[in-house]
Amino acid sequence: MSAKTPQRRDGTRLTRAAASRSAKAAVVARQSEQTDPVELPKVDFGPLNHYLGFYLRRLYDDYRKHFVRQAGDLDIQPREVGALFVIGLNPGLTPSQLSAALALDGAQTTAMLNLFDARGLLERRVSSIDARSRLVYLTAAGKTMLTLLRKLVGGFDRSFSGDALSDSELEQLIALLAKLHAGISD
Amino acid sequence: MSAKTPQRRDGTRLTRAAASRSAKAAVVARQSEQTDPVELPKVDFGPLNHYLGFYLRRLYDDYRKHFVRQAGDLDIQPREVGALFVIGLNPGLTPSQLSAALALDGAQTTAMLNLFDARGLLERRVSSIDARSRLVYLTAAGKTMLTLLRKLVGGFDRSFSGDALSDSELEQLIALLAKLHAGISD
DNA sequence: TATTGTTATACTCTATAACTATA
DNA sequence: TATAGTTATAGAGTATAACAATA
Repeated sequence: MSAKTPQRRDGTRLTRAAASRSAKAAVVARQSEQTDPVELPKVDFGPLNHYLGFYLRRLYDDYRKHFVRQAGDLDIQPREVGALFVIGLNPGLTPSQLSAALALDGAQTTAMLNLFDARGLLERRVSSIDARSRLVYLTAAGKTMLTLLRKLVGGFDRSFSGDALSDSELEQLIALLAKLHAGISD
Repeated sequence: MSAKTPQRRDGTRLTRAAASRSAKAAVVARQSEQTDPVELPKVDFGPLNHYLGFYLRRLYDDYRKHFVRQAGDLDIQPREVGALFVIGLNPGLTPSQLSAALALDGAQTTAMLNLFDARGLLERRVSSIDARSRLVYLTAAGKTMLTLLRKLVGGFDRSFSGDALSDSELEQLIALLAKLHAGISD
């Protein structure tokens, strides 16, 4: 075999972007020597069926799509809903505290606050205690938006699971997820 | 109230990038008139505590970080592990079938296949039945990688939950997630 | 010197449209 | 005309470093 390695001559790894570019001529235009497996009736997922991570990724992906489809006109992402709730429920919290609460880094938090700010949903005041700090408050428009979200988002969330789970199963699932979330450390 | 709207003069919505740029002068350098809320001891999450989507997002985020930290040297993402398992377990499947199995669009699937191809993990053969189709197979190197992943990934997945859940709780959680995943339609 | 918030940058992920080659 | 695969592009998410103002 030719054993063409994926390493580049300078020894660095191929980046994903570089791979996309360099793979242009990679499809071998050779006929398959063996009988083609006609229409796999069922794809085998093997051990993936027992991996927590597999379901977390697939379900969050489904959830995000469901949410965006439902929210449509509001032009808001799940993450942003969480942030608005936290800001609204904890008036005067700082960007640092918001970062910690939502597990975002400072840069992401700033970007999100800038977005809300540009939409007129919040304002940042300089702390009188520590002038490095900002205190974040919803504006009247922000409070209106939050009220609207409170009315809608619960329904979006509930309609995601639809009738795939019974009420008690859904309750049980959320309890287990909450316990896992609370117990994750590393 | 001045009611400065977030709409631009041309009526289009502010993009996230534009918001970031235009918010430069948005921080009002005004002292807070009220007493600063000293060190919120606990952030209130309100209804978020009962939203499935909140936990799915947070936990998947944690999971991804955990996985990348554990996988480190392998330079591989959770999504890519799933793809390698499916390709290895279903030799000769087409990119279309892979897209459907992993809920990716065609472009994403091609990009991922290009990456694996550049690393020498798989090959694409032209179908002898329909020359538009490609049949995807792991190379020897791909099979070696899959064997390695099979040994490691189960451990990564199990160590994520750590001792936050008992074995039976974890089993129960995975069963509920699987049921939800199977029952999601829209 | 250290911290808060911010900006800048780069890379990954996701979605869409356009292109090719086959059918 | 339609389909399988691919490419190109843009927007959104994520991570890191650098910077200004303040402590």
